[in-house]
Amino acid sequence: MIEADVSQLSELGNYSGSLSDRVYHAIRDAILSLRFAPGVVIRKAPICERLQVSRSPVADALRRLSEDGLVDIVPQSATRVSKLSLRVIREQSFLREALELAAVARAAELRSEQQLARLARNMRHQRFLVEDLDFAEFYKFDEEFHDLIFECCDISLLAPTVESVSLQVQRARLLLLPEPGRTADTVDEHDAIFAAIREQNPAAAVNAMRSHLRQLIKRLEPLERERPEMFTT
Amino acid sequence: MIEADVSQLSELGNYSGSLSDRVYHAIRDAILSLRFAPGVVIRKAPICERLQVSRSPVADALRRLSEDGLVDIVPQSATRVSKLSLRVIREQSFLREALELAAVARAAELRSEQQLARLARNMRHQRFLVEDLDFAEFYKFDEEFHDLIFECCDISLLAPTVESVSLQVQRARLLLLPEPGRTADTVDEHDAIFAAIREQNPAAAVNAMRSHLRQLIKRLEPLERERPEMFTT
DNA sequence: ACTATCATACTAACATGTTAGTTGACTTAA
DNA sequence: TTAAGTCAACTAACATGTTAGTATGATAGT
Repeated sequence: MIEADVSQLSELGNYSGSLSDRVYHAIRDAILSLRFAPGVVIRKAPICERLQVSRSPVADALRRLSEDGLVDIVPQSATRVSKLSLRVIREQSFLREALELAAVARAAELRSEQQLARLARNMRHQRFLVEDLDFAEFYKFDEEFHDLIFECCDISLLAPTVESVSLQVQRARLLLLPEPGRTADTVDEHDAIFAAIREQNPAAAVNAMRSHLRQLIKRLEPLERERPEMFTT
Repeated sequence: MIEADVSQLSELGNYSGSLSDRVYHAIRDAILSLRFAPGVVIRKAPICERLQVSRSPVADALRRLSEDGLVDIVPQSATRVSKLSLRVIREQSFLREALELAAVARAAELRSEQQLARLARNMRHQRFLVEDLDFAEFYKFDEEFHDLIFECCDISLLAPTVESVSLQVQRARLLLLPEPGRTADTVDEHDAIFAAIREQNPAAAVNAMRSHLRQLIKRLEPLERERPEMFTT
């Protein structure tokens, strides 16, 4: 029955939009970064005090997070940060893989020269940042790489959707980040995907993307044994 | 600036869960069934009066619907039922196709005899209902057919996800229902998919599923010209 | 007649008071 | 000692009052 440490919440000034939006993102970031540990109880009152807002935007934010599957609300009782579930992560990965494979196959067929140029520019940034060991910035370009592939096949509206359905995965990925050399490997995998798109070879693109995405679930499975307190039984 | 006709809302007694949940589903059903037409303005006050609830659960429900993409909220101003967008529908269909093709391929490989039996039973129901012209009931078994395929490859948690991401599609589908003979064709298409799963032939299953799903978008495109007032420009 | 400005009315967003359901501890009886 | 029953404290859910931002329409100035 451990309680979330509200001092881990960022100030609202770091976010934009309505009060509800800002509270939502502040709590969301705390959960996704594991500063709010899986399983801890979230109380509204301390959050209101910490962020200097009333209960309305906080209640609203928590309802939205419960739809994202990041918190579990027990009616009339309590709200807590949801635990990780290998089952959920596996299913979310299945969806993500299905979509990204279909996308990359089409991207390899349809990409324009301009889109290819943007991918090439993104790859240059990636290589640069990995040498610089700037992981936070690298993470942004990793996301952009996948978004650019969506743009190649005209499905950029799905980028936020696939993000919202991969939230559990995102949280789990953080536990794997410290692995040395992983980012360098990631760039190599992206490079293989990029090359296949450049050569307009859909089959190769699919294979490269598949082995890239399967790295995650492969690395994740040993984790349940290492950190059982974070997972549902 | 036409206003939604709140008398089209079902009584809350037809639903279960919290007050917010019930209000959410009542409005959602009205939108998905097109009783709330795309583009009309939704006012909170008449809804509160009609359903005999306060503004809180209504505001909550509308926020959730805006996340589903079924209503557009203009801050401090107005809320209206979102219009259909061929772009959104096309992208949602892309996601759905990617997922269902990956699922059916795996289902054809992995399905147990028991799962096959459940699919067979569902097919028998479908044929029966189509002869009876019971479209509402048929619709349920259509959905169950796809859900059963998800179960074959252990991704049943994704069923609600794919539903929530196909809401625009669902609304559009209603406009196509009156086409004569469509349900009979649907059963034939399902039968082809079922046969491929029975024979454990993934490639055939994928092809059958693809031509099944593409029926929708094919029939939808002429619709934008017929009913332009329902679509965004 | 046309445009710019301002007042008014209306809305969603936010704050806060109230209700009802759940939990867990304490008591009491077997 | 343990099991059941009761009660107090706490929670989310709901109701309602308040604030602030937006749109519309009237009016005044050109």
